Amino acid sequence: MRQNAGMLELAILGFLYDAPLHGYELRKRITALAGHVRPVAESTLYPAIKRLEKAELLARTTEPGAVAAPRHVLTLTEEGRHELRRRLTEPPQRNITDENRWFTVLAFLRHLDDPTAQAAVLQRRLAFLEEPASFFYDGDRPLHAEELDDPFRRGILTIARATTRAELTWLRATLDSLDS
Amino acid sequence: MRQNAGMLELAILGFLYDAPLHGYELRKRITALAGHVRPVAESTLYPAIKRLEKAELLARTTEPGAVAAPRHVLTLTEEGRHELRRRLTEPPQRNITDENRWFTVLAFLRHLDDPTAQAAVLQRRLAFLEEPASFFYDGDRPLHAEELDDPFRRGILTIARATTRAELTWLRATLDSLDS
DNA sequence: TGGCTATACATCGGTTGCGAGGTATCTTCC
DNA sequence: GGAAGATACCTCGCAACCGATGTATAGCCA
Repeated sequence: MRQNAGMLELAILGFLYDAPLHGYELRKRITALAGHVRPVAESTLYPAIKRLEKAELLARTTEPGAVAAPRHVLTLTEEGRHELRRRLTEPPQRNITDENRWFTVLAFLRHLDDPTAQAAVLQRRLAFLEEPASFFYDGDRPLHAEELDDPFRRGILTIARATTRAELTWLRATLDSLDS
Repeated sequence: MRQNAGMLELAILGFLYDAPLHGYELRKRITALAGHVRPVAESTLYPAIKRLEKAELLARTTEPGAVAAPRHVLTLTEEGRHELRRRLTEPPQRNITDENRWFTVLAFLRHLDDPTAQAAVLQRRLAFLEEPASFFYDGDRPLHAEELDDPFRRGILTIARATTRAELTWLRATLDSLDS
């Protein structure tokens, strides 16, 4: 199984974990989840479904369409359910560091029923956020917003810092409550 | 010219706008800018450089390496300089809505010397952020963090809201100061 | 009747992205 | 002298992504 699978596959597996859906409905859910930030083209979704079907992570049954054309109802196989849990338990580093991907992980993390496993994933994000990092450097020294003349670059740092702060607060609180 | 060019090309054009650089140095700068979130593989960078060279947006001259192998110093052509300004003036919607891409736009927005053009780009981001949007819906109604049982999904909304708030504050302040 | 919108799925061709691997030079340290 | 690590560039093959386009059904409105 590829290590660096896209977040689209993760979202498909995640939504189908709850209930079987047909592709069109799946697309609406994915669009609601991430569409305003990063839309999903149909020409990306349907091939992704085919990939997962070919890998036997999901199965397809045809039903007469409720409104129009016939639907292909997609159901996760036992292997597919296991694969989602695996991808959530051991996300590739990119799914930890890239906020878009990380949000997709978070959206389905509840499907891991072991709070320890959930906490381990949050810990990886925590470790990433606690690493000192900037977007701009003077040699090796990370620059602070106040040191920049460029108002736009200052904006990047200001926004990133607010995000990091809010997320650290939430992460620590959530880790605490998972602990108990 | 493609409308939906990647942010990698934008970063290359942006860094070279300031000064000619060789590929290896370019890679370090891009890694500093976005690498902790989304690393750049060399196998992505070098082909991207070739694409831009082929499109005559940059030119290459070979210099003996300062430390090791010979360097290919990359310089933007006049067309390349124009193309960067064009991409910054009229970014595709995806570069407005996707935070990773948006940050790349912001990182080089100072290269537009017309404050009105800069403000127009910020306005598009402002309009996007002011649209009511959630990640989760009950029918058409966007759900608030407090309405969710899932602590992880609640986290998504909490973090996103903090980011949006910080960015709105910064956007409005910056638009004000561009106005004067 | 004709046009619009929504439902529902799909392919084609082209671009982008990336892991794995390769080549070569120079410095540093053991 | 030899290995390690940084500098510096590159290709191959595959996977992912996406815009354009196509096919069909059904409801609604003018």
